[in-house]
Amino acid sequence: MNFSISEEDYIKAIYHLKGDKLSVATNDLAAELHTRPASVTDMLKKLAAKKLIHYQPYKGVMLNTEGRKIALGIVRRHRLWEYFLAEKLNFSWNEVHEVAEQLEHISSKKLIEKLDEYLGYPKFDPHGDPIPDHLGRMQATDHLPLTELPLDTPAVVNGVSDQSPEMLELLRRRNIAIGTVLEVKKKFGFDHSMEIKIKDTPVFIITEQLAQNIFVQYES
Amino acid sequence: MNFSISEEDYIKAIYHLKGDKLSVATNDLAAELHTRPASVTDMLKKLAAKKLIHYQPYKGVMLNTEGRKIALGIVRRHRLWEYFLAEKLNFSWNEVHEVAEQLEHISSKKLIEKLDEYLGYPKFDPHGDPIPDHLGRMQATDHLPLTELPLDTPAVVNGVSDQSPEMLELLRRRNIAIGTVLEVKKKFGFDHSMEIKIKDTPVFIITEQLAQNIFVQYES
DNA sequence: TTAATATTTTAGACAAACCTAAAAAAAGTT
DNA sequence: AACTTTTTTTAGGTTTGTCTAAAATATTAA
Repeated sequence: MNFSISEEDYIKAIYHLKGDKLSVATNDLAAELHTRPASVTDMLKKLAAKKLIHYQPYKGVMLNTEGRKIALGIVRRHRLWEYFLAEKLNFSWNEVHEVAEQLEHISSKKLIEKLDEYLGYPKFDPHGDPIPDHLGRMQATDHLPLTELPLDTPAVVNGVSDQSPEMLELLRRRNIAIGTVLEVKKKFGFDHSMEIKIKDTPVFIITEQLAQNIFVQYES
Repeated sequence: MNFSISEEDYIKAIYHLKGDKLSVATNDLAAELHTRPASVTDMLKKLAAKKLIHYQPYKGVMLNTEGRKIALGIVRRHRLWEYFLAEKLNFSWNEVHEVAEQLEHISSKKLIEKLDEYLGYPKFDPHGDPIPDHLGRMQATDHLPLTELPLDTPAVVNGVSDQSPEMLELLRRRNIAIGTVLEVKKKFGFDHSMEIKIKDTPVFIITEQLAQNIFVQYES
């Protein structure tokens, strides 16, 4: 089976919005895809007819096994291309997402397998997100939000949840990237902002909002 | 200006079918694009409205300066991707075309410039066709059809005009590739087939039809 | 130069993916 | 529980790119 770009965009959006919720709301999909709720309903009916989702009117939507398989394929293509763009073409990590959005829709199986081989079967993309292998399996990651890291405990940045150019720009300015080792020196109760220390550089302050979107793991 | 995949396919087809003819016929476009003449007429009106072609009803179509610029951009993307697939991902030259048909529609200017740089600014794709540079300029090639090569004169294969998998398969079987040195030993008047000799291998026969689609240059 | 044939265009439809406005259902509030 | 607000769906349109069938134009042949 082959899917249109729109169908793939919906499947991917359902996959991403699902998280650990029970199901995804029509309105949330509309917001994510910059479209209208009525359009989402139309497409959900189509995807249900193709047996890729479990959909009951007014009750939200979730992927079924087949849909999840498709979603993982799209995610795999997206993240492999991101890796290619960053690693081979020297795109900076805040530029890769947009181009990968287009490349991910190219469906040649052979292309993706050859690309994967060429890249050396990478396990993570430039944002720290795991890349599904050709069977849809991916490395488990323990993503601790920076907000929950105890004080004075060195940890390694291993992911960011939001990939908007604005946020990635902000991280770049603070010299925070995947692999950066940092620790939290102080938390301010008033606005929940926190003081961050990166080795050999002066401390600086980040907002709670930013901290929530940075994931770390303890140094091993 | 940004163009749809369909629009780009039409522009590319007009570019390729034009050759040294005065204009391109509606029927020929329909055949090339696997669509119907009526659909072609519709699209020609649209492209004319966008000022990319010169089109007069019943009189055929040609690209104007702007259209030719767009076409060269598409050809550039196509051939760069072909080069990438063959050179980096180890696709064989008869597999690259189909995938490049999809990749060529990804429009990021930055992607193509970075790719070009990464590949080392190649001048020819795996089929021997010249790759336009970022200004649309390409290396002049003297493409002598094999049918016009004099007897017993060594020459280098520098291109093929038809890129159907069938033909490329045939060439592969005959060990003919870009760069192969060969000479014509004999021409048979009856069916215009010809006897070909590649150094250190036995002579073999090829049809006139195949010979017309193989281009060579004299050894330098 | 008229008739036959081939090519091209027009007219009217259709599917995919979107839209707005209104109706229906669910959730939240008093 | 009844009312209000929010969410979601339905109904009916629009645009893009396609189609078939019929009409118009151009080309070829007698």
